[in-house]
Amino acid sequence: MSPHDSDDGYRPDQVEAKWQARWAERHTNEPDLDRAERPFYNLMMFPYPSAEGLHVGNVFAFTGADVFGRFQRLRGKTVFEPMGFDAFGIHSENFALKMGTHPAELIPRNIANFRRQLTRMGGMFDWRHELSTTDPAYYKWTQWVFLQLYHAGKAYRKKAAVNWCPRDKTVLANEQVIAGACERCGAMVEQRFLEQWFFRITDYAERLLGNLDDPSKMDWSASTATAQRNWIGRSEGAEIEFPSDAGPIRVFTTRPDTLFGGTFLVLAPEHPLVDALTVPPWREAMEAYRKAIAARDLVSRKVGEKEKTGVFTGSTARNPATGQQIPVWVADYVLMEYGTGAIGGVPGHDERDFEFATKFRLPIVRVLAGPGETGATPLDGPAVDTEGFRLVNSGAFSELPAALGIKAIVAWLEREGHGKAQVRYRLHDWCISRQRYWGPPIPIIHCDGCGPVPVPEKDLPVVLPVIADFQPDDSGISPLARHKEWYEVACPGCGKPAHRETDVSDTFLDSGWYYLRFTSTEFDDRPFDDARVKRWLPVASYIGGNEHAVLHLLYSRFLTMVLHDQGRLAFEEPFRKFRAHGTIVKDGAKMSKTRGNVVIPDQYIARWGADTFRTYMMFLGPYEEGGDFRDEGLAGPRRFLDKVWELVQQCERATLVGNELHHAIVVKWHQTKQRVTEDLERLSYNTAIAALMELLNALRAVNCAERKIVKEFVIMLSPFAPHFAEECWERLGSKTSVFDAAWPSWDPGLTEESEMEIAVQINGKTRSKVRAVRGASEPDVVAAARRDPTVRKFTDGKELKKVVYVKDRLLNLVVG
RNA sequence: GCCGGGGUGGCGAAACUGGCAAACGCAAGGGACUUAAAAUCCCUUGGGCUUCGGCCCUUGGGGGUUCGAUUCCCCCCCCCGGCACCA
Repeated sequence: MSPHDSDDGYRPDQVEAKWQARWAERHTNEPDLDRAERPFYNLMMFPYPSAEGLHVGNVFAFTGADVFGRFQRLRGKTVFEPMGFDAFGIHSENFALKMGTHPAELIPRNIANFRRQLTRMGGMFDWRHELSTTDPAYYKWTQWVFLQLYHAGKAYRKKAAVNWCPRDKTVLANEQVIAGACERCGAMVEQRFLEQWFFRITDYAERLLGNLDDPSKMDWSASTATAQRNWIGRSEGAEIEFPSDAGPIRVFTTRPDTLFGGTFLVLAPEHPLVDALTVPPWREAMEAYRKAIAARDLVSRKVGEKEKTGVFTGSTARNPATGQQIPVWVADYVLMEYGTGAIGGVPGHDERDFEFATKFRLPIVRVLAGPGETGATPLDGPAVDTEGFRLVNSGAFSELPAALGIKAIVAWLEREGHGKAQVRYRLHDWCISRQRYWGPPIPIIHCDGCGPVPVPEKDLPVVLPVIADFQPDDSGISPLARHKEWYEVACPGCGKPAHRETDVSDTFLDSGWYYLRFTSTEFDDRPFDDARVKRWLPVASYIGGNEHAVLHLLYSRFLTMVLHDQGRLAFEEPFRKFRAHGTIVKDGAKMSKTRGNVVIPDQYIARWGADTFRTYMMFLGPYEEGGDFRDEGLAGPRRFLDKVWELVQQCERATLVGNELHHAIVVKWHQTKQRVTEDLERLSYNTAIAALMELLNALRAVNCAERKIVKEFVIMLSPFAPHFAEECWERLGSKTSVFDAAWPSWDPGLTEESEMEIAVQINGKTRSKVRAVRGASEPDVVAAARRDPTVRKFTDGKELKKVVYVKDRLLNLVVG
C-alpha cells in the first residue's frame, strides 16, 4: 500500500483545503495596516486577468514573491501582501470583441477565476485590499492622478506624429512598439498625426537616471537598472548653429571634436526649415521625397533596408569652424524625434555619414588621426573607433587629443556664440491617449470658448458608459464619440455646450500608481491615505518580470516623483527593492500554444497539490534566472514532502526522544539554518530547498527525529509549502499558525565540525586528505601531511619550495 | 551593430570574496521486499586507463595571470532576452 493512500499518509488536497479555509476564518493574512510596527510591503506585479486563467509565469513570479513575504513574516515583520487586477486595456477589449461579449461582463468572470487560482496556490494575499483598475472607485483616482499632472503642467496636448496600430486602431507609446510592430498584435505600426495627451516624463530624465545609482533610494536588479539607463539614453554633446539663408540650422552632436570634418548638413524630412531651404530646381524632387517618406510606415523607415536615400535642398550653410559653405541635404536616416532633427555630416568619422557621402559624392575629410598617422593618411572607411586619436586638419585645435578637443571646441563655440554644451535623451514624453473604449476616460472637457477644461475633482469619476457598440474604427477617434448622451456636456468653466475628451488613458497609467491604492482601498474620499502610505511605503520588496523594465517600472517612478514634488508623497522612489525573476521554459523550449507545451497550473495543482507545485517551481532553477519545467521533476519535491511527513509522524509517535544527538547532526542542523536563511535573503530558493533536503537525508541516515530539529525544519520549509507546514506544525502540537512562529536562529560556533578534513595538494593537485582540529596551525597541518604515506610518495627526496595553507580547507605543498 | 544574461555529467543544476568541480534533484542500471506490479528501501552512475594501490583527462574553444582558475584578464564561437540609422 502506498503511503499516499494509507490513513496517515499525506493528502495534499485535504490538507490544502483545510488550511485555506482556516486562514480565511482566522484572518491569518490580514495585517492591521494602522498598527503594524514592523511593516513590510511585499508587492508583486498584479496580473491582467485573461480568460485563459493564471499562467505558470504568473505562478512562478507570485510564488517566489510569496515565499519571500512568508519568510519576512517569520522573521517578525508584519507583511502586507495585496493582490489586484490590471483589467483595463486593449488586450481585454480585443478579447471581448473576439468573443462578442462586453468586457464589463467578461472581466468579473475572469477575475473570479484568477482569485480562485491565486487562493488555491496558497498565496498569503490580503483579499480585503483587492482592487481592479476597472472599478470606478479605482479609476476615479486614476483620473485624479491625470489631473494632478495636468495642474502641475506635466500633462499637455499636442499634434504629433504618433505610432498608429492599424489593427488595434489606436495610438501606441514608443515603449509599446517593438521593432516597428505593435507589441500587442504584431501589426506593423504606421505614422499618423493626431492630437494627443502627453506626460512630460522627459523633464524627469536626469532624476530617473540619477536615482538608479543611489543605493539609499533604490536597490534594484542590475539588469533592470541597466535597461532603464539605456532606455533613458543620456548623451552629452553640443548644440551647434550653422548659419544659412533660412536662418540658423541647429544641430546636435556628441562629437564636437569632429566639427572641422563636417562637410554637409542633413535634415530630417519633417524638419520645419526644409521648405525654406529648398530652392526651385530641387523643389519637385524634395516634395516627392517627403511625400514618399510620410506615406511610409515607421517600420521600413526604421528597421527596413538601410540603403541611404536623400535629396539636396540646393542651399548651403556655413560651418562655423571652417567658415566654408557646405551643402544642406534632406534624408530619412535623420530622425525628427531625436536631437534637433538635423545633423552635421562628418563622413570621416561616422559610418552613416560616410555611407551617405560616398553615395552622393560629398567630400570626406579626416579630422582625427591615430598614433603614427598624419592628417594626410587616406581613409579607407570612417574612423569611428577613435580612442587615443588626436585632432588633425582642425586649425588651431590640431594635435589636441580627442577628449580635450571636445572640451576646447565646446568652449570655443560658447565663446563665439556658435553653440553650447548640451545633454539630450532618447526618452520621449509619454503619450497616454488611446482611441479606444476599454479604459478610464481622460477627465477633460473641450469647450470652444475655454479650450480644454479639466473635469472638477468633485465630478470624478468620469464614468465609462456601458455601451454595446465599442468597436474601434479607422477615424482615429474613440468609439465614445459616437455616444452623444455621454459625449455632449456643459463646460465646467462657462456652462456653454461642450464635449468630453473621448480618448481613454493608457493602461500603464492605471498600473503606474496601484501600489499606492492597495494600502487605502476602503477610503472613497482619497486616492491614498497619508498615514497608511507613511507607514507602508515605499514598497519593501517588489518582484516582477523584466519585460516591464522600461514600461511600468519607469512610469511608476515618474508618477511617484510628480506626486512627491507636489508634496503628496514623502518619497520619490516607489520601490526600494526590486528583483526581476527569470523565465520558465518547458522541456527546454519557450512555451507556446502552437508548440502545445503550455503548462496549465490548475492541472498540476490538482494532481500534485499546491505545496509540491510551489516547491518544485522554486527548486527547478535559480529564481532570478528561471529554469526548465519538466513533468518528471515534480516527483522529487513530492517525495521530499512525503519523507518530511514521515519524519513528523515519527516525531509524533516518539514518546521517548532521549537519544543524545550526534555532533555531526547538530552541526548539519546549524549549518542548514544558516544556509537556508542566507539563501532566502538573496532569493536563492533552489539552494535553500537543497539544503533542507540535505538535512533531511542526514536525519534519516541516523534515524533521528529530534523534536526541536523537526519543528525548526517545518518552519524553514513553510514558505515553500505553507499548507503542508501548517498541518505538520499542528501535528507537532501547536495551536497557532506556523507563520506566527519565530524563524530559527543558529549558533555560529556550531556551524563547523570540531575536526576538519583538509585537502592536501602537491603542486596544485589534490593527492590526499588529513584530519586536523578546527583552526589548526600551518605547522601542525604540514606535519600531519608529511606523515601521510601518499603525500610522502610525492614529496620524499624533493625540495619543498613553497607552502600555501588555507585554514581548515586546504594545504598546497609545492615541490620541485 | 550595441546592451544585458547564459554555455558545467544522460537531464535540471551546485560551487558565497580564486582553494577538494558535479552538492541537491530527475532519469537510468543493479539489488531487497512482493505471487506480480506500483510504492518504498539499499547500492552504482562525468569520461578513459588500472597490476584494483591508484593514475590520467574533464566546467563552449584558444591563450594568459597564479602554488592553485568554473571563478580573474585577453581573443574567439554558440544560445537566450532587450534595443536598433539616437547623431
